[in-house]
Amino acid sequence: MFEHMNNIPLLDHDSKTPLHQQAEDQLRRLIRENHFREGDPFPKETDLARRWGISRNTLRQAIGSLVKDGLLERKKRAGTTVRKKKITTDLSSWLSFTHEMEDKGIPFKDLCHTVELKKAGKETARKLQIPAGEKVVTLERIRSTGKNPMVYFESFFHPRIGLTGKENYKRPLYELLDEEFHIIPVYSQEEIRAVAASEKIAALLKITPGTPVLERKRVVLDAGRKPVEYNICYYRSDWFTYSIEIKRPL
Amino acid sequence: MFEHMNNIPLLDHDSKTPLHQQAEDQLRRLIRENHFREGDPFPKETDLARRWGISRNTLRQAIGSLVKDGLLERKKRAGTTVRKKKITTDLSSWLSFTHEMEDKGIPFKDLCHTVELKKAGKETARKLQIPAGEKVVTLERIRSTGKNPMVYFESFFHPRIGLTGKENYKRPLYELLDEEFHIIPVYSQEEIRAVAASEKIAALLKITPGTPVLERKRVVLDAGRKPVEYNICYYRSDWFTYSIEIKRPL
DNA sequence: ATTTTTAATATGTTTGAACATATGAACAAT
DNA sequence: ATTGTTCATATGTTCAAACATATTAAAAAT
Repeated sequence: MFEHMNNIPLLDHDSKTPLHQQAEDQLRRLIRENHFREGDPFPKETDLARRWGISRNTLRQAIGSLVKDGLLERKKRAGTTVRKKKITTDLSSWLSFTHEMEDKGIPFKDLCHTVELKKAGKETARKLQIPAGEKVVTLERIRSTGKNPMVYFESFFHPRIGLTGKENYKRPLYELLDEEFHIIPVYSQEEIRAVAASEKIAALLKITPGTPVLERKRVVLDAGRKPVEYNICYYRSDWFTYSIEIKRPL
Repeated sequence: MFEHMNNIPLLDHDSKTPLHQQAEDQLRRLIRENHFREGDPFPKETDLARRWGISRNTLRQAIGSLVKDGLLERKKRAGTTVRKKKITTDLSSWLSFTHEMEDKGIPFKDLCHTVELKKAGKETARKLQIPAGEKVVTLERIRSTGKNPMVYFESFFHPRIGLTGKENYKRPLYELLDEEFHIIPVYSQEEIRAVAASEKIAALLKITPGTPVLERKRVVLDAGRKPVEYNICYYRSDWFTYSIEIKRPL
C-alpha cells in the first residue's frame, strides 16, 4: 500500500509529546487501519526514519514497543512485518466465555444482548481511570445453555479503544478487540465474591432471590497496564464453576 | 542491601549474549531473589551503568523492558523502584493467605488448627493423582480476623513431599515447603463457586446455614505439573473478597 | 510559620556514528 | 542437482554526548 511511502503522515517536531511516542502512535494507527497488509513488510527503518526526520534509534524505540506488545515481528534480514497469527487462540481459555464454553463442548446462546452508550458511574470510572460521567460503550448480556440463563454480565469499554457501539458483538469479544482495534489484553484483575442474588439478578437469571451467585468484577489491562474493560458478572453457581489456571511468572 | 553495590555481579563483556540482555537477566534475578526491599530505590542508572561497564543507554534498554513487564517503576526525580504491588510476581501474595492478609494490613489468627494423617477420599486422591485410601497429611484450619471466623479450609499434601505432620504449620505454608522440602509451586488450578453454607460450614464459620459462601477448590502443581497440594476452602463472603491478578502467559 | 524561588538531580529524549550479525540471493564449485 | 562461498542488506548492539523535564529539597522571601 505504501509503495511510495510519501503517504505516511509526518510527525510534529514542535509538539511536546516525544517523537518516539508520536512514531509509536502513528504506527499503531497505521496498523489498526490496516494500511499494511498483514505479513507485508514494513518500510525499512532507515527509510521511515528519514521520512519522519528522526534518528533510527528513536524509531527503533517505537518499533520495539510494538514488538513487545506483539503487533510486529522483526526478522534479521527479512525486515519488520505485521504479525499474522493473532493471539486470539491464546485468549480462548483465558478470558473468553465463548471459547471457554466451546472448549467444554457446552453449546450456549445469547438470551439478551444490548449495546448502549452510557455515562460511566463512579465505580466504572474509577476502574477505567476516566472521569465519572464520561460516555462509555456498555455491553449487557444474558447467556444460557439450553433455556436456563447461566450468566448475566455488563461490560464497560475504555473510550480510547474507539468502539462505536456499532461493531459486531456476536463474535468473541477479544477477537474483535484484537483484530479490529489491536488491543491485546495482558492482565486481568479479578475480585470474586459469593453473594445472595438480588431481586434484579434473580429475575434475570430466573432463580429465587437469595440464592448464592458468583459475582466477578474484573478489570482487563493491556501490556502498558492501561485499562481496557471493566466487567461485572453474575454466574448461577448451580450450573457453573469458575475455573482458572494461574501460573507463577518469572 | 546494596549500599555499596560492589556486591552486584559483573557482566561478561566477552559473552555472545548482548549486554542489555545480560543486564536484564541480572536485574530480574536480583529482584526475584529479593535483593531489593520492595519500594526500595534501585541504584541510579549512572552508577549501575558504570559498575557494569556499559553505557547508560544500554542499561536503560534493560530497565525499560522490566518496566514494560511491570516489575519496576520509574519516577522522574525519585528514581527507579521495585513495584510494590506484585500480586502476580510474588509468591507470597500469590498463594499464601498469611501474606495476603498481612499485605492488606488485616491482623488474623488461627481459631482452630489440626494436623492429621488421613486416608485420601476419592476426590482428594483424584486431584493428587494417588490411589484412594492412601494416607496423606491433612491440615485443617479456621482463621479469623478479630473474633469472626473468616475462612475454613482443609489441605491435603502429596505424599511424595515427605511431610511428617510434625512440622511447624504456624509459619506460612509455602515458605515451609520451599525452605524445608524445596517444593516450589508454579501452577494453581482453581475452581470457584458460590454455594449456600451447609450446616457444617455454617457452624464452623458461625453464620446461618444457607448464607452464600465462596468455595474454592484448588490443586497446586510444581514446575513439572506434579500435584503438591489439594485444598478446599470456604470463605465468608460478607467479610472477604477473593482478589487475583492474572497475567496472560506469553 | 508559610509561601515562593531556586538549585540539584535522576530520569527522559534524541542524535549520529560505528560495528556486529543473521540471512536471502547470487554465484561458484562439487 | 547439490553443496558451498561470497556479498549485500536490514536489523541488532552499543556508545558518548547533549539537552529536556519533572520533582525534591534547600534557600529565600513573605
